[in-house]
Amino acid sequence: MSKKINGKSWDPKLESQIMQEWNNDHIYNFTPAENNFVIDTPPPYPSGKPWHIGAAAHYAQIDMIARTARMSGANVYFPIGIDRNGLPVEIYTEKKYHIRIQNINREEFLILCRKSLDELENEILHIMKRLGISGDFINHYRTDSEEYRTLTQSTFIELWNNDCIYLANRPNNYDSYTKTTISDAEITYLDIKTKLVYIKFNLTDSDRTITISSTRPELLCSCQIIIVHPDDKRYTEIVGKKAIIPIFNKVVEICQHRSVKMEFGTGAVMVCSYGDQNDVTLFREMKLNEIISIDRDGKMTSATGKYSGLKVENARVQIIEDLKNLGVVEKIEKINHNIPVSERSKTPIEIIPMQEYYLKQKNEIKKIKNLCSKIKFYPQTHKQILIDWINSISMDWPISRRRYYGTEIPIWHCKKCLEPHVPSPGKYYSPWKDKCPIDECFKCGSTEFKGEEKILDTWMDSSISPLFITKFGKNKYFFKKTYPTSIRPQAKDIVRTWLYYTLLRCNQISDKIPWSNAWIMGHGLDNKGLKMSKSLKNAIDPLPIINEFGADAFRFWSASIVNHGYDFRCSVDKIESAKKFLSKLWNISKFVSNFTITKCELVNNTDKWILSEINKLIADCKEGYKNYNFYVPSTKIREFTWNIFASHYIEMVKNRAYGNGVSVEEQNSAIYTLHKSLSSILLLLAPITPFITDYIWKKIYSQNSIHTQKQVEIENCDDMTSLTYRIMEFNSKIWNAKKNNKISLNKQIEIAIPNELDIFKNDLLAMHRIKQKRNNN
RNA sequence: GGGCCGAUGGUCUAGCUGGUAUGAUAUUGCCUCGACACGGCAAUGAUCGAGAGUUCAAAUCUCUCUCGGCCCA
Repeated sequence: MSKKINGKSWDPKLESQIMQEWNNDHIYNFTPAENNFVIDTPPPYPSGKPWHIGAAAHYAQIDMIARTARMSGANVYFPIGIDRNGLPVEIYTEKKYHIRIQNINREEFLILCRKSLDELENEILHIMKRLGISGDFINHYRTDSEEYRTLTQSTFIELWNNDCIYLANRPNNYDSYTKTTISDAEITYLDIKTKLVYIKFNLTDSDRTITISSTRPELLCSCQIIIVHPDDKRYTEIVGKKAIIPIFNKVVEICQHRSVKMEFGTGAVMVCSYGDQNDVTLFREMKLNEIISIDRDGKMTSATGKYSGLKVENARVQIIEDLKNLGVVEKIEKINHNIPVSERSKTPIEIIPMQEYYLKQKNEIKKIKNLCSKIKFYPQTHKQILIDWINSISMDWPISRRRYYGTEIPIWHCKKCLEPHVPSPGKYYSPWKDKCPIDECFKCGSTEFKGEEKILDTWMDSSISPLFITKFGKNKYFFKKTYPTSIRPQAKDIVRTWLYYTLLRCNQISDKIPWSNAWIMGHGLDNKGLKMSKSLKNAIDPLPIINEFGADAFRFWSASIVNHGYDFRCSVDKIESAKKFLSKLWNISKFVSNFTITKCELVNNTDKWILSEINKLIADCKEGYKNYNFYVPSTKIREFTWNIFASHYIEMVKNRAYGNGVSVEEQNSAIYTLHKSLSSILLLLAPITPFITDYIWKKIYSQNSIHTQKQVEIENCDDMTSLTYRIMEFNSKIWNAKKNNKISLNKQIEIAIPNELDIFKNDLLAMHRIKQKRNNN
């Protein structure tokens, strides 16, 4: 008898050594064969430090999917990628190097972005490896690589040629100071003192008037409709009537809309193109014709007549004067108004239409809905997020951005007739600096071109990850074997973006769904229940925690903290308790490893009982693994291992395993069952805690890694699980009795064994040192 | 403004095809019993957000409301 497991508890320091063994043995390598299982791993976005603890937990669980599939006999392809395009890294880089995108050479800026990305990427990859992720780190991809961006451009060119992409003027947030469109993320709000002007409009067919209140009277000429709240009794009678706009003498209708705040001003609002985002929504919703009154320099357009060329502020002063002279200004109130301004220049945002590229999606909605019905969601309920989103799509997807760090739009415009030209696919193009590969304009014959300066929305890149990882357009055999992929694991909050766009794009290109399963995880919350984010500064760095408690403790915590699909709170206490369970498992293994494995007949009922409990555990875990819901196996295993196997079974068979006063057959039966139980627990736990299970497995059972094993299956045996509660109850009764009578646990006690537990009599007698009393029942 | 999700012992969670509740953690007490004090045994602690309804019976189904979170605009 020699101890195979030493040390008081599980030491996370062993993890790096185990990882080294996995690397040396290449146990996670992939070459396409049959029975492939392809994971469309989400490429994380390195936008700042630290990488969220929630994201780390997310990847830990994706790895559990890979390991579950591997142990079920699948040939697993688990690519690792990093998403590196887009706005967040530009903002990060500007802050880090104290530069502004307008004041720096485009080429230099791109180099600095790349440098920032490399540093952030290293941190993420380090954490992923440290977590024991069994993905392909050697061939890890980047969405800003020439290869990836070439694929993005090729798909753009194909879609452009198929008339799926077009150029159009649509309203955008615009900062007239820095002269750029900006995203909603770059808008802040300032409380500014402004004038709320009450303007009287005459009605066309009655003597009544309607008074609207507005902070933007200079947009009067762009007014296309007046709205009031449906519940507002003051206006019920005139809804549907027409009003005349002062100065411009144009007729507009009075309508009802729920977005009006009745208590603000007069409760009657003019809808103009465009005063704010609500105007944009209303114009789209009601299909109104836009009249643009402000240009890109922040001056009034010719549509405003006599105000043309004036700056917005001056036009406002002037028009108020004119309205006063007409006698239609009822009053002017000074109010504090929360207005959207550019985060950088603090200039009030104007919403003006600009030319952008759009990808058609409205005409595909029916088709996408149909595809959606072919995808199985885990959990099922989250499918609703996608369905709701698809139902709410009201416009095509604007895919161009006036930024630098992204895939360049492969278009050259003819300088003479402005006709756009796309090059042939398969090469990477930077039109803002490259010479146009097309000799002459096919429309007017001119030979002069201007390269497009805009870049593509990041989602244009990330939405083709299933095509990229399966080597679409590069390796026909590989693509055929691996596409469509098996599963898309991702977080809940990007169902509307990443999941939807991938479905749309991959289907446009491949005419197939990119995956048949979508696995949706909740996101990490702080201990107050708020989503972790950089702006709230509540993100926890996972690395110190992983280093302290170990990757397995972190992984077990992630699996057992909350049911799959729900948001989870991050607290160090819980990770610590996961670590305690691993120590329990360690000590159980240490005990079991005292005994040399035997193969023998099961001659004892206690052994038969625990094996039927093991069967139940296997069935429960299997159900959880089938749904990639790791909450189920992790909590079931912990519950069984700690509260049934260790507390009751081991205590019951200890004496027999040591061979105290029993036959060799009886002893061997116990030893066999201890090992059978432990090895089952290890196998069941392997996808969740790969380090400790592999370590113990190799110490006791095999030289081959546990991660090359097949998962355990249920074996035929009598179901004795109905006795479990009786056993636990009886043991508890004796522990209580000894305690109440102040008898030490290893002292004798006189007590009757209930009839139904008679089949376990010998083990129970030895366990509690029972001096048998006649059974009264 | 629209949508989705949640609300269960101090804290966190399970249960939600109906029969008064799972486990963890915290707190308290006792304990070296040949794996484990990162342990063992036990104790305390929830009328399951509020209200109404369906039912013999509701945390679980229906409706209304309140609060919180997330996504979109």
